[in-house]
Amino acid sequence: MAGRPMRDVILDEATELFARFGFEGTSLNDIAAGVGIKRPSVLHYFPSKDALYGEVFERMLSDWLECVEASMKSPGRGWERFSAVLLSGFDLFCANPSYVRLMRREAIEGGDRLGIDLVGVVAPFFEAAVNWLEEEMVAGHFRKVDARQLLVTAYATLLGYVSDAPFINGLLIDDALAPEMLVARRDHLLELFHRILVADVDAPLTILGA
Amino acid sequence: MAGRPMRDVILDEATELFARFGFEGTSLNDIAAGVGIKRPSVLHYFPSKDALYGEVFERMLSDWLECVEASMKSPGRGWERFSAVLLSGFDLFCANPSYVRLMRREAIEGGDRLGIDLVGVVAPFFEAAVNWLEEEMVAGHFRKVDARQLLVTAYATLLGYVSDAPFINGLLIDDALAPEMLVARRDHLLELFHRILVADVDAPLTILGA
DNA sequence: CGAAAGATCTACCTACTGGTCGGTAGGGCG
DNA sequence: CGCCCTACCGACCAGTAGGTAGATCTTTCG
Repeated sequence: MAGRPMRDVILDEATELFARFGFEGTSLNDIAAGVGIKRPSVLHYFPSKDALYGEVFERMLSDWLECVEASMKSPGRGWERFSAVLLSGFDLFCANPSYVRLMRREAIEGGDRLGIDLVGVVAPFFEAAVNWLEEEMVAGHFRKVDARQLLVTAYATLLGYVSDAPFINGLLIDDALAPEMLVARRDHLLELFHRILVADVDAPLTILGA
Repeated sequence: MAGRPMRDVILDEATELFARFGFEGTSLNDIAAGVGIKRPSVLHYFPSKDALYGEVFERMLSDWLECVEASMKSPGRGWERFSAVLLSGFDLFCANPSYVRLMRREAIEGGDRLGIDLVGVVAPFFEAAVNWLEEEMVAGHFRKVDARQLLVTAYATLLGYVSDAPFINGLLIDDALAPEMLVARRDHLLELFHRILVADVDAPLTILGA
């Protein structure tokens, strides 16, 4: 029962509740009850609710950036590399739906809840991706598109499916986050971006890591 | 100053604040202050905060469904019709960013804040769209795709840009909701779905209503 | 004019929030 | 044994939430 440090247990519970109900919609009592202690004990590990939220958010951000950094180092060119990055992002999001909802809540509100400059952290990666896409386009590996717009689209499609899963559940037949549905979604996204970026209509679709 | 009924003024302010800060993040005092009255006066027009939110949400939903119904009656076939519906949805969302953020918040949380069965309302339209897409595919007007997945993608791309505009602002150069950026986004989405659904790589791209 | 109705306010209530204080149980260690 | 430290909790505090009661003012209508 006491396998992991209480501090981490609290962080996990807080992540889940903040993602589901938002910052204002989650009280320290809720978090405390979720891990079987009382509010003062939560405040024993974290100086304030703001600080707790800050740690939750920073942990999410570092996990996320770590994944992005790793996948951007992946070798290959053109479609091979694009699909690899897309897939690793997709996998990360599927494995951490709480992160996605947390991120989306922050994006909706502008992301300046704490001093965390969300845009400042993400922008370098965004710019690097823009540059790479444009290079690949002039090199003829990709069809020409507005690279920034395309990346915003990729962001929206990747996040949207996971963040809105509770809603999408009702529209699709099965649980949107069930394994087989995730595979279908993944293949669909690959197919879409392949059509968008690669001109050959009948070119074979390479799926990595299947 | 007193041009419109106070009831409607309150509804507008509540829509804006609920969209920006969420249900728990918005107090009746905030709403009252926003329209220059005190809290008891707000409760004079609406029996409770829940009731106020319910009316805000129902008004949004009916506006939205009205637009969808109208645009689904649009004539034409294949790409012509698809792009018309896409554009009318895009225009509605751009004109009502508060609706989009409100909708997205509800989608994140599963949409059962009140008894409103969000999925139940949307599902018929979704199914109709699925059927139409599949018919057009077998008729050869569209390339084959998983129609449900494609619609989810369209939903995510349309909503995402507007709901996350505060965040995207920082990634793009200009204000994401500025007129010229909206035009760019619109054209980008048309281009994308054209590439996805229409096989001819060099086919002319018809833009309606420009 | 006077009664009624509507809109708005101040004052108050209870419930709950984040946060602090003082204390207690228990384990390691001299 | 006494000492200290960590983990935890009950009780309390000030502030704010949603909501109610009652008074005041204005408008409308007979």
